[in-house]
Amino acid sequence: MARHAGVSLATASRVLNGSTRAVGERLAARVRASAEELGYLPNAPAQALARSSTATLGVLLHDVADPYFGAVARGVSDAATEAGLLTVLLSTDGDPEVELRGIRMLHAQRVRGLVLAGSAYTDPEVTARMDTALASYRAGTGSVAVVTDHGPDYPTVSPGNRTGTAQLTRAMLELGHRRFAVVSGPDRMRVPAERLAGVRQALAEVGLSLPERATVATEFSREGGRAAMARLCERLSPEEWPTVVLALSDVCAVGVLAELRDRGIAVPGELSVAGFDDIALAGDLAPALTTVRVPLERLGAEAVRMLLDPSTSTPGRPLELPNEVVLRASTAPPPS
Amino acid sequence: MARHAGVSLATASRVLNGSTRAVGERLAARVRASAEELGYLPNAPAQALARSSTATLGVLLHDVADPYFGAVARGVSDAATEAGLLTVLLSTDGDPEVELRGIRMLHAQRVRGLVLAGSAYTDPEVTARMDTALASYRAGTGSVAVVTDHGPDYPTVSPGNRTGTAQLTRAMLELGHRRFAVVSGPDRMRVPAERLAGVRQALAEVGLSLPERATVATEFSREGGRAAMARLCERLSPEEWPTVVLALSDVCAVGVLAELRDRGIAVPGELSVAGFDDIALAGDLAPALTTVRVPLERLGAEAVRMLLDPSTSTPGRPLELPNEVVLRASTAPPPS
DNA sequence: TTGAAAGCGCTAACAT
DNA sequence: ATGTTAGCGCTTTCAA
Repeated sequence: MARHAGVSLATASRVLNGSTRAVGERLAARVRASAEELGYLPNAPAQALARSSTATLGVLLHDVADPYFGAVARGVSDAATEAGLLTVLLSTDGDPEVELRGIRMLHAQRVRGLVLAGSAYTDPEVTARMDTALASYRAGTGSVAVVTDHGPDYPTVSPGNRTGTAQLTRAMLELGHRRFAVVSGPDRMRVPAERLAGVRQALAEVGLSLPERATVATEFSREGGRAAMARLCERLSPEEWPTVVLALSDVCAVGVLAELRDRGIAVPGELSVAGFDDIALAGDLAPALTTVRVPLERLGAEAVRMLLDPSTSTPGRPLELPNEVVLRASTAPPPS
Repeated sequence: MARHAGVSLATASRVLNGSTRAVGERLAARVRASAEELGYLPNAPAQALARSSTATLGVLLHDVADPYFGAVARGVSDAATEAGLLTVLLSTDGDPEVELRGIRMLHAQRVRGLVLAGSAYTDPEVTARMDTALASYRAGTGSVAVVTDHGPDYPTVSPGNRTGTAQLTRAMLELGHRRFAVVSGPDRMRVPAERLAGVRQALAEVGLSLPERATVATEFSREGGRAAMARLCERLSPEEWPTVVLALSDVCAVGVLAELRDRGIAVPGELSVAGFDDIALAGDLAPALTTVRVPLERLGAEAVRMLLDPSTSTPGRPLELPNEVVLRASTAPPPS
C-alpha cells in the first residue's frame, strides 16, 4: 500500500493513523487515495503490538441476556464506541472461577480497560485472587472500573444499593406495611447484603426489624425468585405472614410474581411485591412492578468514563447514581 | 521469561501455547513454573500478528439491551467461549452506516469470524456495500455467518420467520379469528417482510387476505409497537376493526399491549394480541403473551458453529430452527 | 517534511 | 528434543 502510493511506510502510517507529525497535503492525499483504492484496513493486532496498547475494552458480567446486565453492557459499549474503542464481552454466570479466568484472558488481550459488573464476592479468598489478578493487570497499564463496590482500590460506580432499598422500604412503610419479607440474592455476592442493609436500616428507623425467617437468599434469577417465594410460603405460619415482599432484584421479583400467580395469591390484594433495578419490562408485567429505578446504562457508561479518566474518580468514594422509587400496581396498602 | 527458565524463546512458546512439537517433560515443567512465578500472560496481539489469526469473534446486532438480541448475543458468546474464542460486540441500532463501519472495524481487528444478526436490509445499495465489505473481509480468511436471511452467499441460521407466522396465523384462525391486523417492522429491514409473508400465506390458504389499511410498519421496539397500535386505533373504522393483532416481534407486542391498556381496550376480551420470538418475560406480561417460541440462544450458537465449520452449512439453504406457537392469555376466541 | 531502520512479543521454519 | 532466526504489519525514534 505504501509503495502503491510511492511513499515510505512511515509516511503512510502517519497519514492513515493519527500521528502528531504533519504530512504534506500532496502526499497525504495520494496515500489516502491508494488506501481507498486498495481497500486497505490497518491490522489492529499489529498496531497493538507496535503501540503496545489496544483500542479495546473488556467487560465482565454475569449474563448478557439478563435485562440488568444487558442494559449495563449497552452503556459500556456505547461509551466505548464513543471513545473509539471496541468492547469485548464475557458472560461469567456469576462464577468466580470463570471470572478469574476472564480477567486473565482480557489481560492477555491487553484490553485498555476492564469493567467489572456484578463481580463483588464475599469469599475473601476469591476476593484476594481477584485483587491479585487485577493488580497484575493494572501493572501492565490496564485500568479497571467496577459497577458495585469492590473496595476502595477501584474506581466505583454504584446504583445506590443501600439508599435505594432504604427508600423503597420507607415507601412501603408509608403505605402502611409493617410485616416485611425479603427475597435476597446469593450469599456469595456482596450486592444482596448491601441491599438488605438498606431494608434493615429503614425498618430500624421506625423501630421495626426483619425476622430472620422472613428473609430468604436465592439466585438473582426468575427461577431463583420463584423458588424463594415458594419457600416463604411453606416456611411462614399465618401469624408470620408478611403484607409485602421485597425482592432485591427485578428478575427475582418476576419469579416471585409468577409463583404467587400460580398459588392464587392476589398481588397486591393479599400481598404487595416490589423489586429493584427497574429493568426494561418491569412496568409491563402482571401486575406492573413497583421498584427502584436505576439508570442502568449510565452505570456502564460512567464506569467507562472513570476507567478512561481516573482523575475523575475519588478513591474510596463510589460514584453513587441517583435512584428513585417507582410505585406501580404491584404494591398497595396492606389488606385490612 | 524464557531466560528465567533457562530455555530458548521457542521452547517457552511451545510449552505455553499449544504447538504440535513435543517438549521434554523436564523443560516443560520448568517453563510452566517460571511462567507461573512471573505471572506471565501471553501477549495476544503479538500472537495474532505472528500467527496471523486471532482468537476472537465479532458480533453485530441492533442492541444488546434488547431481549431478542441479548439472547442471541448470549448464544454467540457461549459458543465462542466453548471454542476458546473471545467475543467482540457491537450495537448498531439497526443503522446500516454503523453496521458498515462495524464490519470494517472488526475486519481491522482480524476477528476470526463475524456473526451478523438483524443486518438484512432491503436497500440494494446498502446490501451491495455490505456484500463488498464482507467479501473483502472473507478474502482475508475471515468467515461470516448470519442470523436471518442475507442471500445464498452466507451460511444462514433462521428463526423460521415465514413458517412461524404462518403457524401463528393458523392458530388464530382456529380460535375463530377472521379479521387480522398486523404491526410489522421497519421497511428498511428484510425480516418483517418475511414474517408478513407467512401471515399472508396462511390467510390465503383459507381464502382470506390482509387489508392494506390493517398493516402498519414501525420500529421493532416497545415504543414502535405502541405508536403502531395508536395509529391502527385512529385509522380503522368500526367495520374495519380486527379481532386479533399480530405484532411481528415481541418487543413490539409489549408496546401494543401497553397502548391497549392505556386506551382501556381489554385483551383478549375485546382484542387478541400475539407476538413473535418468545423473549424472556413474554409469559410474565399483562396479559401473558401468545407468541412463536424461537430458540434464541441457539440462533447465535448455531451461527458460530457454521462460521467455525463451514462444511456443516449448505450454501443457499438456511438452517431453519424449529419454532412453536405458544398460546397464552393474550389471545382468545373473538368476542361474539 | 520525508525516509530508513529498529523494534513491539510472539510463532514457525529451519538447523542442529 | 531444543535452539536460532526470520518475519508478522505496524509505529517511532533517528537521520537526512
